[in-house]
Amino acid sequence: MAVTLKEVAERAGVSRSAVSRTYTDGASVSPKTRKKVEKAAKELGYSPNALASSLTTGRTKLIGLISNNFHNPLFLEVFDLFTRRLQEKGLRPLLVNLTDETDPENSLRMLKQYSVDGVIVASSTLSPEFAKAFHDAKIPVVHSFGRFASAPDVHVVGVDNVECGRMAARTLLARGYKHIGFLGGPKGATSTIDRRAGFMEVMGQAKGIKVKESNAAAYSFEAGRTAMLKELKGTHAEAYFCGDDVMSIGALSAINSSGLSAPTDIGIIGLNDMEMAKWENIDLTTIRQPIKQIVDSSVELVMAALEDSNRHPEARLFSCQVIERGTLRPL
Amino acid sequence: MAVTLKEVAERAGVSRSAVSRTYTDGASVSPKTRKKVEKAAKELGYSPNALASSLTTGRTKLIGLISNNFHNPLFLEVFDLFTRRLQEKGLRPLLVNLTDETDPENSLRMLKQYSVDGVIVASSTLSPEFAKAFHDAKIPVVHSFGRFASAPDVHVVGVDNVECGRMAARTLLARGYKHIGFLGGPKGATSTIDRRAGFMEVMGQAKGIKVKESNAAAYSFEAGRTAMLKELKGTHAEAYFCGDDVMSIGALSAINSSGLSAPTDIGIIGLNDMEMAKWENIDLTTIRQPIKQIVDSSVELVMAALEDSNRHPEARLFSCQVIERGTLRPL
DNA sequence: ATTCAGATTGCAACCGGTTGCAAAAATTGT
DNA sequence: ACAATTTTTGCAACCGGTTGCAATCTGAAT
Repeated sequence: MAVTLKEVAERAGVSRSAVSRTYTDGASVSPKTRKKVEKAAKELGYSPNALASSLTTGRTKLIGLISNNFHNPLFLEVFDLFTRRLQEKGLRPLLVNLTDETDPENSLRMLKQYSVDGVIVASSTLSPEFAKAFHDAKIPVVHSFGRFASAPDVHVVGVDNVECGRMAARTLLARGYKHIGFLGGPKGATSTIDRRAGFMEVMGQAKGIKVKESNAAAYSFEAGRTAMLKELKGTHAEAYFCGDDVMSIGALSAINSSGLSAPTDIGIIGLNDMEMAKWENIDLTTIRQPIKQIVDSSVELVMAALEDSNRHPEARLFSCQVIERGTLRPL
Repeated sequence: MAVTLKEVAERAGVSRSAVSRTYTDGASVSPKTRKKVEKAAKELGYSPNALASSLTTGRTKLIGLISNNFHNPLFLEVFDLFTRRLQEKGLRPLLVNLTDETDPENSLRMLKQYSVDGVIVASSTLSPEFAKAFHDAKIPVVHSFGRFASAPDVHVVGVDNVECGRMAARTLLARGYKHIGFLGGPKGATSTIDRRAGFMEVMGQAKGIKVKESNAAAYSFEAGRTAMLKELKGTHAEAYFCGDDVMSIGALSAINSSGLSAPTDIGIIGLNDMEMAKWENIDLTTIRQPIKQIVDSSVELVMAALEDSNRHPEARLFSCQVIERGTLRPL
């Protein structure tokens, strides 16, 4: 169907190798033959078959981009950044949606079949074991938004969620709240566990503070709303650290529809600083995760791992920052 | 690096063909050899290289998924649906982000290099010519959310945007609004043009109605907000048909921050019915596009086009439906 | 035991490229 | 003009599979 190397070679009156070399940089071709080849290629509309060449070079430039966060608007930003960055680097994202797949086996098998050069797991809710499965299969892998460990099994790029928890706690304490709630994301997620740990650590050291905690079923609007509605049925705290921004927005919705409002009746601080957080009708105080840096660094790291597949697993952390908006009372 | 056919064949004590046939269905292999092969394969951890096989079969099962809508939350839903559906059908999405790429040439070349079996263009703002470039290159293509035409150049799946415009107009008229605004999406987009046409057609037939119109720069929150702020500076209409939901939310934000509210002071009707539209703190009256059906149908159509590449270009339309929520005054 | 159709198997060529190697051509120095 | 280098070129084997074909095997029927 498509034009092949051979046809171009014939038309240009050169050998197949000559054509091949024209399209591999670093190869030795005289300007004269290169011209001939390029002319013939243009006339025929030839473009080299990347997959065929991957057979011999062992590189497909395909990167598996795996995620299970297809209901969190933050991840649209994440996908945008990843796809652009990968494209800039000449890599192609093969997108894998893990939403209803718990077992790594399937994805592993399929990504092996497509001989991806590497894999980026973009999720804060997938277990570290998931990423490890790729590592064990000798596929370079980076877990973006994954859990920090000082000696990780796989490359990890993200933030120190424990520190984020502390930061949220300090922010709430500094504003004089005395009755404070931790409204976490799904219980099993490492991000939830770590944020809670940091949060409780700081709270434990504070005097005269009452702390309560609960969890939402997912990092989603609905889950955040449901969890907050439940809070509002009992005696609620004065302010909450919510699992993430989309949950926060759900919580805010619950607050408003109960006739209350933030920050007057209840304070909310989220996490992520997704685009929506700064929308005027949301105006969420939150902790910013530097997602662009995380993405760029992940891509850089996966590329480095391609070069040296024995590279020692590395954890890259970026610092977060409180973004003051309108859902906490002022200092 | 990876285990190959040959190694499995040697270990199982059979020919390479036998191994190959074990993994291609419809091929003739005795239960006995199949057993041997499967045993050897399991021991070695073999999985066939899909790309190598694509070389002879001419099918990669790779589908280019092209979009430029990485700032519209609706498209996270769209990507979710597409990736899942494609996976269910054994196809793999190669995601292409067109955000800062206007020229089809580059994407075309790269998708040719990866010999994708077909392409899905998911966008209502890309010009029909874009999709046509693939068609001209003999790559099966479906334009999802594209413009309806009775004799389209390429397969199109979507809604009748002209009818959506009419539907919005009728809805607003039925609620007794007399001064009505069309706050369209980007002027060049076919979706904007068509929705406007239908809208104006109905308005033109109504008596005693004052109509005004303007456009936002993009289907985005910011653009919607900015456009509405501008409206509010002059004499605004009583109700607006906004380009889409995310623009509507931007517009609502502008309305609120001007001390007004919907539907009391201004009515808003959006389009899409994305997940956020039903969030309690948004509660947007809108026109639902059946995106799941559009996605499923697109995948089905691209698969059909794979089978028969001479298939005549077809347009598939799905009907929309007004979803009553709280941003228009009641009937 | 023999025949014969149908199922199974291996050989070898091919898919569209890449690459080590040795021969051929171009360049350099004298 | 000639030898020594350096560059460019084509050959042929290979990457990891598939597939048409002819040979072999199987089992049922005679």
